[in-house]
Amino acid sequence: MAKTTTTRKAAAVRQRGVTMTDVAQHAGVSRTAVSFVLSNRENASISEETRTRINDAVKALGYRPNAGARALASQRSDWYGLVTEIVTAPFAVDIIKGAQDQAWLDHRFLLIAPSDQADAVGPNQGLEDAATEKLLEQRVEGLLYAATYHRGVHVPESAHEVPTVLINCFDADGKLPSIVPDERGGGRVAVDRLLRAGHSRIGVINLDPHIPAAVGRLEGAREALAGAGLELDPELVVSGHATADGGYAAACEILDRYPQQDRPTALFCLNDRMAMGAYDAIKERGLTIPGDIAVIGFDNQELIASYLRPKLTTVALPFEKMGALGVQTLAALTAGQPITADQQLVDCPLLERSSV
Amino acid sequence: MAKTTTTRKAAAVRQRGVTMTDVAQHAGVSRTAVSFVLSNRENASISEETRTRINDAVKALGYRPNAGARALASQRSDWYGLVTEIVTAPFAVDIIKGAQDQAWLDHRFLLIAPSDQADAVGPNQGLEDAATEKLLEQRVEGLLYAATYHRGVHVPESAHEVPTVLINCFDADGKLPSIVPDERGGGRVAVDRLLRAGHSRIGVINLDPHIPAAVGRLEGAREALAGAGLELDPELVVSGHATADGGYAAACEILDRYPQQDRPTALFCLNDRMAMGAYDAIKERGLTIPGDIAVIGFDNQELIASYLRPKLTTVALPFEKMGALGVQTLAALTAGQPITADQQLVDCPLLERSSV
DNA sequence: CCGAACGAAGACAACGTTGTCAAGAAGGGA
DNA sequence: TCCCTTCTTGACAACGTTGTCTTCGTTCGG
Repeated sequence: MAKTTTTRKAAAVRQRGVTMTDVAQHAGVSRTAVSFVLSNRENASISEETRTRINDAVKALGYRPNAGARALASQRSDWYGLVTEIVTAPFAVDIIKGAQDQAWLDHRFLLIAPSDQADAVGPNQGLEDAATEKLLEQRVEGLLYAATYHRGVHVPESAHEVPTVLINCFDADGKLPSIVPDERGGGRVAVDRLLRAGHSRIGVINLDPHIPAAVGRLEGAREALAGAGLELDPELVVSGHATADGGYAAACEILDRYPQQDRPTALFCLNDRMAMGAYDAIKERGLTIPGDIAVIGFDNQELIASYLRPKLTTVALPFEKMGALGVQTLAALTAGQPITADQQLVDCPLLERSSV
Repeated sequence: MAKTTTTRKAAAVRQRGVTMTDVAQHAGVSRTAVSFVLSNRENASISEETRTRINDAVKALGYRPNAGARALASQRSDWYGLVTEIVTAPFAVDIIKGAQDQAWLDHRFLLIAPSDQADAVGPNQGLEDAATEKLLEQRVEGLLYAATYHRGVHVPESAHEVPTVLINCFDADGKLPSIVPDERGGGRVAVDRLLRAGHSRIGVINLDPHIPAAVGRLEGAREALAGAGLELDPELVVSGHATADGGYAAACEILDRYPQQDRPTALFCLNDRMAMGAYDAIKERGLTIPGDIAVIGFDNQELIASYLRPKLTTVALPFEKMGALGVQTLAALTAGQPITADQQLVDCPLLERSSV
């Protein structure tokens, strides 16, 4: 044993690594005791004195438990893997923030691995597979997949080996639990707001009509109108590119199509970038916001919404919350709890600013 | 040995873990051979046949090396730690992207840990310390610190235990290598562009004059003007809040102060958000961009710069490049190479759009 | 004064690798 | 036939923990 100790010490000198054995020695107790104290085990009985002696030794030596060794021995890593294209296309960064914060609270580490912006069925999943594989090599206890925009995705085969949760996207094969924004609720809230402000003739600047966001938000708009006994006039729905230019073009089309008295008094833009374009179209025509035309957006892209003049009233995508909820759901899964729902919807809250 | 094998197998059944021993058995070779092949060691001589047999077995069994065990045994984790407030305040996300991509290329993992937005000397470093500590527990081989905006920072004591590189910030104590944007070069490039377009009376909308970005960019502007035999008129430099409102106010002040013939024909806004406000001030006065007044920004905030109408010509902050360079520098350091420079400057390129 | 009950020590096997080494088997050339 | 490569093996000690068990002093209540 004396020999072992010497070897260890030599290693410590070489590598600057303080081990539990060192702590035990310094405190004059057994390794077992140290392990018990450090991992705070319940069934063990350790006197207060020994406990403080050990803690002092830990501080004195600057001991830092080796997470890898702990993982190896205890067969649990406390690591989750997050594979996401968000790093590549940083639109929904707040998902990462939410997940990261929640993981931190739960004393877990998030290993973030990049994936390319894959389309739903695309063959371009090289990076995604590789990322998943790498994460599994690290023995993560669960996986999260996060997308920049709400859509169906295909997840690599190997993801099924551990608990997996999808964030801001859903499993095209319908096998994995997912967290997505409540687009319909968001659309309802937006149009409700306009109705409350007295508008009844509302133009809609639509996204690509096939994506889940467009479908949901439009459906919500319809519901809100129905609640007020109104119907959505298909003529007032114009689709365009999801950019400022697209919004500008669409807004021009709606605004120029009718004589003043028939012109919609409010525009529901299905995203903030398009709202940005709509602003320009409105201002160009000498109209004021919200005096002549009220505008409401969607997405709450801070840089746009709160820097536009007047500041844009919009519906927020609950990225941060979805990230946090994803981690929570994953934690529940890894703890062996059954899934509560296949698809959890998260509220899209209205952010009142000055454009309505 | 037979006994050991049995135990292992039982464990494998329980835990679904395929180990090197399993692979060796399946391929009918020794563990040693498998280890040699998988870690691609040089001094070993393995016949082509054995090699393929082993690789086949790996695939057949779906063997995945256990990264933690490897790290433990080989004393290297292939992990770098990145502690950053960017996750919290996602302005400079591209630093993460650059670092992430580079790390991926180098077959290394980036552990990202959050820190709060700490001021230069603030006492608010609780999270930062904790993050650093956690990362060191994971036995990262080096640390990166990244800030959202260019400034001096204090790094936790324990960061000095491993190679450390600062990105978009610098060590207030001057001990650690750092990667920062070449603000002066950026300022020069911006004003040069305006000079080339024939402007000689240039207004400057300044940031808080004390931060490194303002100092550098202004210095660069001065150099460019000097190159054309001009001087920077201190009267034309107006400082404001680093927001659209601040930019609006500052632009109003400059535009309204002079009669038309003395009015500056170009504005150099030290960031894009202020340029956004300046746009409004200019348009409000019935002036056109770039016809009456040219505008150039700084930061290249995509959402603003490329969605403003006309699109904003601006100078880009090389976030992605800085991130990549940070990882490269760290790789050099961990490989034992000496540091080439205390502070590496990265070019800020001009992005031509339509506002000049 | 005896037997619990408690606090602690010590031993040992795992966890899945890496790394080193001595030694054996097969094959080739002289 | 013998030696010398070229492959390949088996053994063993690390790496730093966790986890389980047995053992052994103390101390305390009865």
